[in-house]
Amino acid sequence: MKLTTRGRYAVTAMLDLAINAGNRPVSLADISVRQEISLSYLEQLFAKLRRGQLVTSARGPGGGYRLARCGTEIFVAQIIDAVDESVDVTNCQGKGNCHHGETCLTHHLWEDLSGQIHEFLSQISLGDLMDRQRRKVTQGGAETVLQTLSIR
Amino acid sequence: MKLTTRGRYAVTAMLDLAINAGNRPVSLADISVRQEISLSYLEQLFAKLRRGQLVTSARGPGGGYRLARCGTEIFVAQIIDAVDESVDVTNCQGKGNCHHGETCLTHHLWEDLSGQIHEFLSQISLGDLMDRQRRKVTQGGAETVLQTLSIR
DNA sequence: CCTATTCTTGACTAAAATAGTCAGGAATAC
DNA sequence: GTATTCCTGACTATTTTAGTCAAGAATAGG
Repeated sequence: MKLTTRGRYAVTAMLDLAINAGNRPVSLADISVRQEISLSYLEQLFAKLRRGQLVTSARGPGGGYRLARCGTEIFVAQIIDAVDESVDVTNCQGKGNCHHGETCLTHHLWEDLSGQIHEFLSQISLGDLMDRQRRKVTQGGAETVLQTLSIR
Repeated sequence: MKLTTRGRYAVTAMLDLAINAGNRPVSLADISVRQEISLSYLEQLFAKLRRGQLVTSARGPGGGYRLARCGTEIFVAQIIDAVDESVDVTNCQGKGNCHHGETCLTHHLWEDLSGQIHEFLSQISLGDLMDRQRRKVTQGGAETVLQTLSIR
C-alpha cells in the first residue's frame, strides 16, 4: 500500500484550492506558502491532477488553477488515484497470482482491505471536507468525518 | 501508511503456523519452503513476533515455533503491529502537530482512515482466516472475509 | 560427549521508492 | 516587452525495504 506524503499533499492542496476558490484562479505560489509545500513539488503534483482532469489551468499573470468541477463532485479517492498512489494493499496488484500463479494464503484479506479503504475514500468529497473545515473554524467543533457523514 | 511485504509476510507466515500446528512446533525452514519466503527474512520477522508475544519458540532438533495462544485470539492488527508496520496514515503519527504545531487541513481525514483500517484488521483473527481457508479448500467457495464476518 | 538441528542476534548491503531540487521553456495579461 | 505563471524533464539525496551473511547458543537424540 502506498499512502504517503505525496497523496496527503495532493489532497491538502486540492482542499486549499477549493477553500480559496473565487473568481480568479489560485496560483501554486499561494498554495505553496499557505500549506508549506515546495513549489516545485506542487508543480509535479498538479501536472498529474490536470492529466487526471481534476483541475484546469490558466497561464500568465493572474493565472493559476481551478477545480475542474464542483467540490462536491471531486472525491478523495480520485485525487489519490490521480497522483499515482494506489490504495491497493495486495502483493500482486489484485491479479491473484501471488503464489505459483494462484492466490496466496492471505490474498483475499488484502483484497477486502483494499476495498474497504477505497470505499471509504470514495465517499468523501472536497465539499465534505470544506463543510467540516468551516464548522471547525466557526464553532471549533471536533466531530469526525465519520460523524459528519453518518458512516456506521 | 506502511503496509508492505513485511506485514503481509508476517500474516501469511502466522497463518501457515496456525494451519500446520500439531503436537510439534513448526520450523521456519518448513514455512520458508511452503510460503516461499527467505529463511533469513523469516528469522527477522519471528524475532519481532516473539517479542510481541504472539509466538513461543523451542530450540534444537524438532524445535520451532508455536502460537502463543489460540488462533481465535490472535488478530491481524496485532501481527502487523508486532513487525513494526504502522497502519497510521497521518503525516504526524497522530500527534496533530502537522502544521505549525496545529493540525493540518486534512489531519482528521487521515486520522479517521487510520481508525477504519485498524478497526477492520482488529476484527479478523487467525481463526477466521483458517475457517475461510478450510472452506475454500473443501468447497472452493469464493466469499469474502466481509461476508464471513458479516461486516456491513 | 558429539553432532545435527533449530532458534537468536547483529551487522551489512543492493535495490527501490520517496521527496524533493534544478534548469529551461512556453503562454499570456498588462 | 516584461513579469508572471504554468509546464516539463532530468537529476539527486535520503530513506526504506527486502534480503544476505556470519557467528553463536540451546537442545534432542544417539
